[in-house]
Amino acid sequence: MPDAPLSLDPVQLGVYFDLIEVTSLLRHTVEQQLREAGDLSYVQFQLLARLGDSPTGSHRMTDLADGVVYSRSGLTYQAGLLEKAGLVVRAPSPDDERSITVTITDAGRARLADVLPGHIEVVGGLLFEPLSRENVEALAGLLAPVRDHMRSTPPRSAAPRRRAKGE
Amino acid sequence: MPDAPLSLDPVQLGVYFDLIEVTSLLRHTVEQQLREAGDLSYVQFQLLARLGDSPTGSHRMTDLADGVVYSRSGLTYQAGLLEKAGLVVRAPSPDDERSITVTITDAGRARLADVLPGHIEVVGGLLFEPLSRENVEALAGLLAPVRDHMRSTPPRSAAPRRRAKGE
DNA sequence: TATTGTTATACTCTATAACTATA
DNA sequence: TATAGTTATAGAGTATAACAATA
Repeated sequence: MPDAPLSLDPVQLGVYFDLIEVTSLLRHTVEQQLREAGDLSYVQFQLLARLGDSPTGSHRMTDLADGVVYSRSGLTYQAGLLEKAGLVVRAPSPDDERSITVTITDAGRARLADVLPGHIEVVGGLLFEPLSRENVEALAGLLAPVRDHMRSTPPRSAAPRRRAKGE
Repeated sequence: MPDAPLSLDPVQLGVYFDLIEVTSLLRHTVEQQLREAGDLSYVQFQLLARLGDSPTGSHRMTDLADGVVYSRSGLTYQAGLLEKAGLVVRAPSPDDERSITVTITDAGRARLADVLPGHIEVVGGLLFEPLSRENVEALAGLLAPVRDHMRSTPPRSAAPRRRAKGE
């Protein structure tokens, strides 16, 4: 049961540090670009992008929350901002009266279009410039299993202990 | 001059998305662990870890800021919190009277020791569990050039345009 | 004049808990 | 009873600009 390694070897440590450093820089740069080009936070961009990708341009609040935001109220807050800005619309779902369907507006798609070229430019120039096509494919092959593993791992790993009474 | 690609191919897009998803999940989980195990934010942990790694247990404020925090005032804020908690000490530098030397205390090292096992456990279980030794080495080889490239790339890539007048 | 660091301030974001309404 | 979403609220973090002090 090698579920909880007691240490990381130097190579693992290096990978972990590099991963954090690289994504921090990337994210920070991308956030600036999104803010300047379209007055969007990264989370807002992610939400818009998800809606824009959907065939219907819509998603339920709950579906949007998964993976983008970690609390319901956080999503309500962000959806409220997007709606106030006219980039999305919220309406009760037809089938389930409890649900809210969020739909991207034309203005939302336009904003996305405003922001995307610069976004691609930053990601391409910062992340992919030093990588060959083979490198990118290798990276894809390495990240996919990690991603799948994390998706299938409940957040329990965060708090393995301290779980005796009412929590 | 392939400096600003106009698009990302599907594999690149997948890598980018997976990278964001994986590190978001990892960071979120690690942040919970650090908060629960030692009442530390991730930034605070990074600062403590840097100081702990230093032979002298010290760094100048400016050196600490590089890579961990993106504004001077942010570092002052975090250093203030750490000092208030007794985990670091700030003192004027001997050589340069403008500089402040931050030093980790015994309590700081103890806090680090409190937190590290769980930290390693989370990172190992979440990031490295699905990766073989060869995988990790391959990943290291792919991330290193990206890291170096980002380090050597001034943040200019964030705002390529809009730079006519006084900004 | 440039650099180091602090302060004041304002703002964004996030999370918890209590609440409403529907399934 | 469980699920979907909102609200109120409080707290953590960040950044900008003005500032003081030293190089």
